Parts: sequence; structure tokens; C-alpha cells
Amino acid sequence: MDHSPQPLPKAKDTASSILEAAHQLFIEHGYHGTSMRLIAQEAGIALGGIYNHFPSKEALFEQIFLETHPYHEVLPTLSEAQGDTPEALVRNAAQRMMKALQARPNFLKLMFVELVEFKGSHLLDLQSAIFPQSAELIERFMENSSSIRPIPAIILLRSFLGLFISYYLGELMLDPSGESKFDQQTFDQFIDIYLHGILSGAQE
Amino acid sequence: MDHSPQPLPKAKDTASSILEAAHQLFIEHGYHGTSMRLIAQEAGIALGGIYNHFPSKEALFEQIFLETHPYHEVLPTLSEAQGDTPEALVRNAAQRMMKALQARPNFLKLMFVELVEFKGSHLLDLQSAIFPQSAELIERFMENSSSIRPIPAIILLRSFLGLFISYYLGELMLDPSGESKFDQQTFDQFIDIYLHGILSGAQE
DNA sequence: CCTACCGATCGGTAGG
DNA sequence: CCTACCGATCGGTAGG
Repeated sequence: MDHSPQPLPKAKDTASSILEAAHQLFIEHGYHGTSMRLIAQEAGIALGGIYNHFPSKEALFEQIFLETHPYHEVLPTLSEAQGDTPEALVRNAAQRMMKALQARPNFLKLMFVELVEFKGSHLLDLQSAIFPQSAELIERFMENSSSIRPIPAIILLRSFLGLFISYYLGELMLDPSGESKFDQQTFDQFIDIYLHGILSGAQE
Repeated sequence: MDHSPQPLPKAKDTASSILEAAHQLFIEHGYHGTSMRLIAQEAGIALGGIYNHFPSKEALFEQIFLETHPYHEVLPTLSEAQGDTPEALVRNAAQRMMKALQARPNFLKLMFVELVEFKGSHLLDLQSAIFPQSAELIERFMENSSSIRPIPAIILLRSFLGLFISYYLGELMLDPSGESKFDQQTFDQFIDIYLHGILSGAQE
């Protein structure tokens, strides 16, 4: 048998196991509803072991929240969106976006925990990272788009992002287990309303 | 001095004080982040006193969640919405809706707590109360509305409700303190996109 | 409605 | 990385 120069590659190291366990538990039970003992148990180590890797429970949450925020994939993916018309561009962007978001199911629940249990105190770190890129994104979108109705860029962006939040929150309220499959047709209808809403009627 | 046949009308009785204190604290810190001792303190009684009025902490949350759900005002208020054209009707409905929602600021945070910390287990009680009325509402809206594009009623409703959630969540993320004033202009632009999105272009 | 208490559990740490 | 522990706090209750 051949053996690697390193110890047999364990699927994950301890720190990753802790992060993964905590991530899932924070989504399921919130921050104060999740104990460090349960995180340790799910990660397969003793309570004290967590503190060899993370200084506190809040540090654990903060790292998970910041690392799994979808903007890491969403912004690059939107930058690569393509389309000859604004409509094609929006549809392509929406499709890429949905794909990126599905890689982080239930992230919105982490955002809820952040907003309620931390009053959004970790959000400031994100805004400086997100704002410039998204401003650039919108600018690029609008300069190619004479057929877009005169709507402020920030409103275009918020409405666009709102589509995903509305869709996801609607699904969550109809089936709180959160395990409902993605309904492409319903989501397409959300996009249709948005597209029809921002395009001038000329081309239709 | 005249004295009523009942004890001088205290502003609120004990049960109301407890509900009000718990309501505010659940919004601020979530469910597991709020202790019964703190609720008692804010309500001005001792811990044990709560249990003369409510059997458990969860019963407290459930009652607050169900009683302050905005559907109590939103459905009747939407039923009374008026307008000669679909556009006027939607604008009138949106305005009434916003007014009703502002009477329950931060209810969305209670919904987040419900979704995360209770996995939506109290939502089922609501759906049976909400669904028939809103179905009727949509039906009435659509039969008068030949100028509405062919969009399923459920999508019309979800998109409409999504406007408020998107607007509110956007404000919450830009200013997590949650005390930002209502920005009528921004919200009107959300409505404009929606309206333009659901109306056939004929009349514009 | 309060006082005093219950067992259980919390986040975190010392020491090895 | 575990064992054993810290003081603090939790939801809830008995008794008056």
C-alpha cells in the first residue's frame, strides 16, 4: 500500500469540523439556542478542545457569518454575467445568482440570527467589502442599458436582491422545514415581473 | 374626586405589562437570548409572578407572535382598498399596508425568531386563518383587472408582499438599529417597479 | 404576587 | 485535546 508523506488525509481537520458543526447548529437553533457543548459533541471532540481553535463562541459565529456570506461568490459571478440585451443580462445574472445562493442554503437564517441576536453588529465589516464592487457592477449595467427606465441604481440593486429574498422567504414560510426544492417556474415569474418593471415598454 | 366603580384604571394590567416587556425583549435579543427574569424585571414584578399569567416562556412567545402578526390589520385593510384602475388600487393598497405595518415595527424580527428558533412551528396556526381571506382578496383584485398581465394570483400576492419585506430588510441591513425613519420615496420606487411589472403596457 | 429554592445547563478555564 | 471544575444563570415551582 502506498502511504502519503502526510498523515492519511482526514476529510476535515478539527477546526473545520468545529466550524461545520457550529454552522449547522446556528442555522437550526440560533446563537443562544446553540451550546458550545453541543457544538463540541457534533464536532467529535470535548468542550475544552474548541478553545484550542477559537477564543469564544461569538468569534465562532462571526467567522462563520463572514466566511459563508454569499457575496464572496455573488459579486464575482454577477461580474461575469453576459447578455446582448438588458433582459438577457438580467436573466443571466439571476440564474448565476440563484446558483451561487443554492451553494449556501439557509444562509438567510444566519442573517436573521445576525440581525436579531447580534443587532447586525457584524454587518459593518461587510459593507465596505461589498459596496464598491456592487456600485461598479450597477454602473456597468446601466451604461449599456438605454432601454432601462429611469430608476436610481441603488433601487435597481435593492429590488433585484429583494427578488431572491422574497422568493426564499416565501418558500420558507410555506414550508418552514427549509428543505423544499427550488421551484424554477415560480422564481422565473418573480424575475419576469421585475424585468417588465424596469424595462421601458418599447421593445415589447 | 370621582372614583370609578372599579379600581383606578391602571394604564395596563399585569398580564399586559408582561406581554409588552416580553415582546420588546424578544425583538431585541431573540427567544433564547431573553430570560424570564429579565422579562419579569421589565414588567415590574418578580419572576414567579409571570407564572400566574402564563404557563411557560414558549406560551408567552406564541401568544405575542400570533397576536401581533400584522395579518390582523393587513387583511381587513386590504379589503377596503379602493381605486378606479388597478394601478390606483395597488397604490392605495400599498399605502394602507405600509400604514398597518408601521403599527408593528420590527414584527419581521419576531418572524425571524419564529423561523430560526422555533423552525416555524407556530406558523401553521396562521396559515388556515390567512389563506382563505387572501385568496378571496386576490380573486376580487383580478376580476376587475383586465389590464393585468397574465400572472398567477399567488405570484402576484407573493411579489406584492415581497416588496414590503425587501424594502424593510434592506433598510434593516443598511441601518441595523432598526430605527431608521420610513423613506417614502424609496418605497414608492419599489412600488413603481412592481406596478410597471404587472401591468400590460397598454395604458402608459 | 413574592421569596426562596430546585436541578440543569451555560460559557469558559486550569492543569495536565 | 481531555478531565474536571468555576461562578453564573437558566426555566420553573413550592409554599405562603
